[in-house]
Parts: sequence; C-alpha cells; structure tokens
Amino acid sequence: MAELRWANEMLQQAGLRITAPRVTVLRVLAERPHAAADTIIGAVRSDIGAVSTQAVYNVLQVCTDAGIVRRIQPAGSPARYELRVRDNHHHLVCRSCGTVGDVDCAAGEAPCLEPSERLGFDVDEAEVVFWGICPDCAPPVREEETV
Amino acid sequence: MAELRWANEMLQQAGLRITAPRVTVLRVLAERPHAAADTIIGAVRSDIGAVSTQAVYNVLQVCTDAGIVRRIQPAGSPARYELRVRDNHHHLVCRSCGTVGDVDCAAGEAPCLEPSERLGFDVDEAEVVFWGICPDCAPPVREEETV
DNA sequence: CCGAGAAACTTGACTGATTCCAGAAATGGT
DNA sequence: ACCATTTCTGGAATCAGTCAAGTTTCTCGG
Repeated sequence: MAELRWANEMLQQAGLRITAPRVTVLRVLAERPHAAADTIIGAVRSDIGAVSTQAVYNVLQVCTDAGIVRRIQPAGSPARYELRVRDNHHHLVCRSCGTVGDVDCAAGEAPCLEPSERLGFDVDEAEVVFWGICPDCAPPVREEETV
Repeated sequence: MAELRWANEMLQQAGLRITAPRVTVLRVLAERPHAAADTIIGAVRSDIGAVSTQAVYNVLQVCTDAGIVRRIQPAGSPARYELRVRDNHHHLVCRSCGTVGDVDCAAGEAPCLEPSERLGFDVDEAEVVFWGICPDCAPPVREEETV
C-alpha cells in the first residue's frame, strides 16, 4: 500500500491534516480528472461510506486554497477539479457533453499570454478554454465521406 | 429619435420580433457592457417600468442564440452580457471586484489560438480570460471591503 | 494517560442565479 | 382588424453551493 501514500504526503506537504475524506477525495481526483463535486461525492461515498456533502466541499475548498487542487469552471457546467496544478495548462471543453480534456500550454510559464492592452490591470494568469465538439459527440459521419 | 433605432434594426436583421423589453435590453447593454442579468433587469425597469425577470432572461437567451449578444461567464461571477459579438475579442477580469474589460484579440480570426494537442476535438473557439487586479482594486489603496 | 483547544465533520436551513410552467397579452402577416 | 404565433407574467422549482451551529476527532502539553 506504500504507493497509495502519495495522497497523505501531498496533504502533509501542504500543511493539512490527513483525514479519510481528504485522502479519498485526492485519490478520486487522481482517477477521474476534471470530476465535478457531484461525481466526487459519489465516488468518495462508494469508497469509504458515508461522508457529508459539505465535507467534500470543504476538502475541495481547502485543497484548492492550499494549491494542491485546481478548480475549473467552464461556462454552463458545475465546477470541476483536477490535481494537475503546477503546470499552467489549458482545457478543451465539449460544447455538447461538457467533457474536459487537458492541453499543455504552448507558451510555458504563467501568464503564458499577454493581453494586447492591459487597461491598468495587474495580470497574473491567462486562462484559455478551447471550445469544440469531442469525438464522442461528433456528428455521425460515415467514414467513406471524408469530404 | 432615428439614432435610437439601431436596436430595432439589430432585432429585425436577426429575425426577432421587436418588443419593448428586447429593445431596452439592447440599449442597456450598449450603455453598460458586461452587465450581469441583475443589473440589466434593474436598468430595464427604471427605463420602461415593470418587466418580469423571466422576460429579461428570455431576451438575453434569444439574443444570444441569434448571435447579437454574447454571454460571458467568468468563474465566480454571474453571467455577463455584451453586444460586441462579431470580433472574437477576449476579457480581463478583476479577481477582486469582478470588473470586466475588453482586450482585442491579437491573433485575428477565431479560433485565434490552436491547442497544442486536439484530442480528437473539433475546436471552433479559443476563449481567453486574463485574470488580475484592476486599477481600482490595486494594493496601495486601503482595503475597504466592497465584496 | 488525560484534558483543553483547535480542526474537521454532520446536519439542515438557506441563498443566488437561473429555469420551468401555464395562462394572459402583444406582435405582425393577411 | 383578425388570428395564429410568439412573447410576457407570476410563481414555483431547481441546481450548485454556502452558512451556521453543534458534535466528533485529533493533537499536544502536562
């Protein structure tokens, strides 16, 4: 079970207490990147039994604040969470089903882009969301018809 | 009043019926770009009297669908609406007060950026949000909570 | 080993933003 | 002006998430 201890270490290094809900949330996120709170709650419950909804929201909140979890909120979908947090990568979101995919940031460090005008803002991050249709939602075209 | 008729024309060209709520919502948006539904409802009411909340939401919905209004939904803030819709420009959002500013897209046509990997998605838009602190919320000023 | 204080969890009410619904009113083509 | 269609009204309902109060659990000094 030593290989399952990474979650404990993540929490420890972030200065957070190690508790069953926390460890489980992190493990769930490792398995299902971009899961919504809803999904996470379900997975945590089927993993360790009863856990309050609030507890999971608390865990997500403290982990996000501690910088070990990243929250993404694509328009029209509930918040999603992921563990990839160091690299400032971006996301592909399906307009039809909401599926989220990761794309590496082409430009390296944050903010990876510069606004053309700054309007006096002190910009620290450029968040990029690529909108499109995922392979599963693609219109049913026959393979022969490759226009 | 001929110069106030642009709203009617916009609706007409979009194939939408001309009604007081619609015309007023468009005028409000012209004056206050990036307004939230809340703000729009207030402004419409002080303009033409009683209008149901639902009516405004309907107007925003049909206009967005018709492509004459654009909806933006920065994380942690209610949806905002704007009339700039042809050019695919981007936004600056203040982490503190939520103020939104426009920035022209440096790269021209949509999608102005290309994801480094496509994962099979058919990408049609790259949405960029620059996060930062606006001049009004900049540090040197004393922290007078207005959240 | 014990107890105090802090941190985390549970429960349940509550909020804000938005949508759904059914009926009444307004719009625009003939 | 008439009528079918579209839009607006009012109110209930939903969804995602937050708040607050009370209880349990952990951690650490004595």
